[in-house]
Amino acid sequence: MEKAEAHEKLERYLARHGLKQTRQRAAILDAFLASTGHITSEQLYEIVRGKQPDVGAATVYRTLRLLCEAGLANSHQFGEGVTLYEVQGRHHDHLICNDCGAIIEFRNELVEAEQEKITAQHGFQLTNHQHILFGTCTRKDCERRPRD
Amino acid sequence: MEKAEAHEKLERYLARHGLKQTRQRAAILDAFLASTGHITSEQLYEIVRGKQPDVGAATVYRTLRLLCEAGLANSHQFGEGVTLYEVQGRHHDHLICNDCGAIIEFRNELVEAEQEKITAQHGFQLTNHQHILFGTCTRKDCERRPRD
DNA sequence: ATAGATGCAAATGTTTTGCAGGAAA
DNA sequence: TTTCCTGCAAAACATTTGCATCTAT
Repeated sequence: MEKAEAHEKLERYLARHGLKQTRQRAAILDAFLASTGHITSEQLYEIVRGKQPDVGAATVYRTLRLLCEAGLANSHQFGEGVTLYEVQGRHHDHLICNDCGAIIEFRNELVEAEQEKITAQHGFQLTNHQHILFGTCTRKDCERRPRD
Repeated sequence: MEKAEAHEKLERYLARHGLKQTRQRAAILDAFLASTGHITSEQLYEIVRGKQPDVGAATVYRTLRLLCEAGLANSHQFGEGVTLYEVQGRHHDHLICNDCGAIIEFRNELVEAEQEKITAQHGFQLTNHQHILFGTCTRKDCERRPRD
């Protein structure tokens, strides 16, 4: 997603919902778009803070949720008690190593298509999904925990 | 998974790791096996407490993590800040309604097979996965939030 | 002028941990 | 009799919320 395009999309969402454009929201969106892969609220807060020291952590949390509602971000819970966000439109699924924690991204059209069928069968309309495969990787330098 | 089989499996795991069998672990496993669908630590704690009022919440948290490591349980984070557990071997994936929160279970062999291929392609050995489809259901009584 | 947004600090909710006493090996 | 477990309370942690103040509209 283009930077300008994203800002326009947010603008439209704000207008449609009677919300306001603010310096903070623009700055947070900018920093978010500049991120690659996954980012937490905390991490994004640190980055934004570098440019605008007066921004509060709560605003970053609030804005990231707003971005999800506006369709600009997606959130994931990989099971460590933290919420990870990624830019919408850079869709892919995840393959995670149980031992070293490496996260590999993949995209499989066959599965994507099947998901549509499954949801339709249950009378649902698919909006988004989360598909995570956990396994053990075979990299030599994998920081593996002793296996059982 | 049979009750006896599960207890044996736990026993083996404990022995192999130099851990001990305790009254609490047995009681928690029993209560867990008797559950259907998904359960939180908190909920399981309430149940166990009914039979053994002296069991602490921390022990339930600790034991549930142990059961996951022993391959008797699986954990999920559906995004509400709580960890849900389910009995391993009753495997299925999930379809969740964004509006009413309904959780529907499904199982699709085509997807299951494809997962093996994907992991193999990346030099991984698949151990488990999490596959959640989010959408809007069409039940008339769906407690829907006002749609945009 | 008014509805919303912000920053701060306090509150929340779940899960983890330190520790002293208790139980299994 | 040593090692591991337990319950309790306190701590940790990410996230949310109340509120007085500011800002976009």
